[in-house]
Amino acid sequence: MTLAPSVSSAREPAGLPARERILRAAERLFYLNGVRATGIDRVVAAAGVTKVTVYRHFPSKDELIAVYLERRHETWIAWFGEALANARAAQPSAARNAHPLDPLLQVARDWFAQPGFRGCAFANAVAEVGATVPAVAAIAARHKSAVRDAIATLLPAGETARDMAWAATLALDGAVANAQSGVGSAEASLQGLRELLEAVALRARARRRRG
Amino acid sequence: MTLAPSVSSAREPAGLPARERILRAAERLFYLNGVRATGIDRVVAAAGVTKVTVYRHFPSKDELIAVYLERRHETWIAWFGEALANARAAQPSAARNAHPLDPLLQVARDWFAQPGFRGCAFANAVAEVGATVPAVAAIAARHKSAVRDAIATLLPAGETARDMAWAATLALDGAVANAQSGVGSAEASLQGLRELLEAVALRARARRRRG
DNA sequence: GCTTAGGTAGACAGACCTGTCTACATAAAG
DNA sequence: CTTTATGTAGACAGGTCTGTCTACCTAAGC
Repeated sequence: MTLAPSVSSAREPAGLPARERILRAAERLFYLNGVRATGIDRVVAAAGVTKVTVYRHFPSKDELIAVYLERRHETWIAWFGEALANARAAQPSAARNAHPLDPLLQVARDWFAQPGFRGCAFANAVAEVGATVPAVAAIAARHKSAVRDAIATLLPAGETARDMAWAATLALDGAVANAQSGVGSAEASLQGLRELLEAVALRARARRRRG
Repeated sequence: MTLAPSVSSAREPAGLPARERILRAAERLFYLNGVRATGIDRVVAAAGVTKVTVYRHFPSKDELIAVYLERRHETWIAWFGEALANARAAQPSAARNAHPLDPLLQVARDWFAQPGFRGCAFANAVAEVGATVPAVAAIAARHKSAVRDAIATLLPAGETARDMAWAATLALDGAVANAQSGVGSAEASLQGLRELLEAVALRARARRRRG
């Protein structure tokens, strides 16, 4: 079995407290190489601390994974919400073909283009550890729900807004998974996502017209 | 780190040749617990052979993983194509609300309900080993392309059929990922998938009408 | 000044990983 | 009958994994 490929062996700056360095190193390595594929020793090396220090701050690796996901959830959702708001603000509302979910497409494009993009951290964690770490499944569910809520802010409040936001969340998930596995597929994923989002938005408009 | 949870320690029947038993055991364990999380020793035990026998048939674990994915791809696509065809044949074509992608929704429902469902084997493998095993990414791409082709058989051949099938593929991926991670989410995933598929189908009909 | 928290270094236990080794058994094919 | 393929059993090497251990250091708070 091929092991430990692109380890990204950078070190966290020494000025920060140890716990923060550990978490930053874990965030980078866990996301890039997977929570299971990344050993504690690698986190130790990247954080520039010792193993004792890690285990003084976190009782187990599972706990470290849980805290990593918690932080990732908060920072990612904050970024996502802001990016959506910015994209919507920049959207020329009079533009032809403008639909309420278009900002989501732009944000997805930005996300996929980020260096070191490797898909959804939560979906990856679930795929890696499955149901063996209950905390992982729990936070993944919470995360997905928060994504839906963020997307819902793009939509006019109404009876079907929740369903539409949920559908858009699934569409995003599919595009993310595809962009992750992909051979030259970032653009293709975005194309498919656009098709889905436009279709959903059009259908919603038709529904509203019918009343 | 919690290890080896639901190992499903059944044994393959002794009547079959060793290579077949190995592959069947690998198929079950790799899918259920992940390709990385499953050690060769576990495959050995489940297949009822010895390690020497495994390594006489497969030069390395990576190779075994590749063959596993190859087989899974073939059997899964065969099942999928047939299930789609059956669902379409059973579809009362005069039914109200019938749209060409509806069989896909039914097949997804069946798939999610299968015992031991744990998402898309290829997406999971990519999430686990990432780019470290190039064969994994390659076959995952091939698989996704085959899924799109199978879905395209539901659609009237036309200019946009390929795009629609691709969009439906992404929608399915999203629903699968969600059903996998999910706390009581199989039904919610299907609901979202239905919303997406209906929207895509409606838009296609509108396009056709416009000519 | 003394205690306590947080840090360092590195060895260690016990487990699991992949892959190889020796040595023997069986059965079909030439 | 002999070769070759395929199987068995189990030890082994060398590595990685999580988590614990001893022993020492430093700086802030009381």
